[in-house]
Amino acid sequence: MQEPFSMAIRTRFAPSPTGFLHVGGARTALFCWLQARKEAGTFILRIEDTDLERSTEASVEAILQGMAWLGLQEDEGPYYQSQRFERYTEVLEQLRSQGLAYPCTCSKERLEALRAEQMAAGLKPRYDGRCRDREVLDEGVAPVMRFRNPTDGEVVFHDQVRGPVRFANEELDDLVIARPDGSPTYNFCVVVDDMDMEISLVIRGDDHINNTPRQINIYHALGATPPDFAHVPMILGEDGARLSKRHGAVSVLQYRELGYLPHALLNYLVRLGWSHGDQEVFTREEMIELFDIEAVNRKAAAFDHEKLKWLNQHWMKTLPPEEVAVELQPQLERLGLDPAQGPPLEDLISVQAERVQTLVELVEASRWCFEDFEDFDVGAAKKHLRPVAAEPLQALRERLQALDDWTPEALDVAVKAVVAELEIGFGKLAQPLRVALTGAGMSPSIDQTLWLVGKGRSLERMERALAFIAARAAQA
RNA sequence: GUCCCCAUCGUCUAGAGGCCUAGGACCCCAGCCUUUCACGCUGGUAACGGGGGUUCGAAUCCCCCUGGGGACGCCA
Repeated sequence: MQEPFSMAIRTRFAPSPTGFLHVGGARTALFCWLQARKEAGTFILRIEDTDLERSTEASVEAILQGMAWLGLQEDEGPYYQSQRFERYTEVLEQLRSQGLAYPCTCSKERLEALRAEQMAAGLKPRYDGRCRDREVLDEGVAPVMRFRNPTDGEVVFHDQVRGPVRFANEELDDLVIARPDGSPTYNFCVVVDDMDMEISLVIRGDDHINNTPRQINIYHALGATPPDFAHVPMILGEDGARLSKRHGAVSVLQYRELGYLPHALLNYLVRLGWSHGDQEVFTREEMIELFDIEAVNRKAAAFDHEKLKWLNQHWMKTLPPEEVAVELQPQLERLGLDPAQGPPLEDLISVQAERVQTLVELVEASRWCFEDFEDFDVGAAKKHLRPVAAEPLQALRERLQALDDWTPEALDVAVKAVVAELEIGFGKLAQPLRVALTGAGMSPSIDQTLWLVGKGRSLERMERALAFIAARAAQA
């Protein structure tokens, strides 16, 4: 429990670099970050790479990149457990000298057999403590170190999302805290680190809830006060099953590639398991102000891409275009278009954002702004590039040629003037023009389309469409 | 198998005994707007898993069942 005079909170996000940063981890990181920001505390990033076998440099990079992309900036770190082995060894010695840890030479085979036996007998598999008080250990076997867990009583703690939690020590066993080569294991390192780094609130996935009583016992053995805990529920796949590689994009960086805005993902994630009345849309500032870890649900939530898309569109429309452009530019390049060959990205975003849900869709719906199209869409050309369209197109082309003020407003006036002059319906000019400019029958409003294509290119493309109509007429 | 947790529309959620003929959002459907595509607007379909209690009264409290999830590593 927090003392009234205690210092500002310190939270940490502690991923293990055995893969990329997935959405579940990202949400945990977000919650840690938000709670720290909200209480003017400190957010710490720690890489849990004690398992040297499975940790990779590439994963560390991916996690750091993911965090950076989301804008979850740490105040301290990143710390690496692999660089703290000396400290763990020191604490290990301390425990051992106090008799709170002991060496164990039980073979993996024996342990496996024991487990199988217990399961068969309808019991919960636990270490039976054979080496706990043994004077003489087996020869020639490098021992692991086990923590001497209390055998009776119970561990009680108040979880900020789960409420009161209690575990009987009888359910626990003497866990391994160091491998035969002396390298420490997770449950031990976490405690030493959280203690040394003075973490005051541990926010993590609820798959760790069962580790908590063991860790609390280690805190006590070390004479330290455990931090507060908050175990947040997991995120499920769209089918309600546990999220895995099978459910499509799981890495945060894959969402970037799919064309999502980091803020849209954050907004989506913050609403998973947490809410503030009926509010769906949150700015960064609102999240910080309104978020409260104690208001988080206890129920696992399924990930819904449709809602993410809706939020993504919302933020593409809402965020300052310059900000969206930062994400759009690399997408254009990645998809083979040269940003220099098209309109200013801010202009493009301002007209296209409401027509697409991702940046990838935005790029695909805007190719005509950056490069000439090969052929007219057959259906659209057949329907709209007919002889009857020649006169309006020609009339507009002449008018536009003389137009210097190439703005949506002026273009709209020009188009309407031609329509009025020829006494035709707006669509009689707009649709053929649309096909002429983009090659297809779908695009933003016609004035905006002209605007984005630009004067030189618009005149060229109208000329091309006129030639197409003429050729077609000659053929008939 | 053992221990722990969870349970409101398809999905995310509001709801902390009467304000609930259960609200919002995404999705879906219909209409309006309209030069295409969209946006927007209006309306609609759709839920308290089941059974027992407690209470004048339960989505809200208790129990059982069912269903889902997690944990049980010399992984984190």
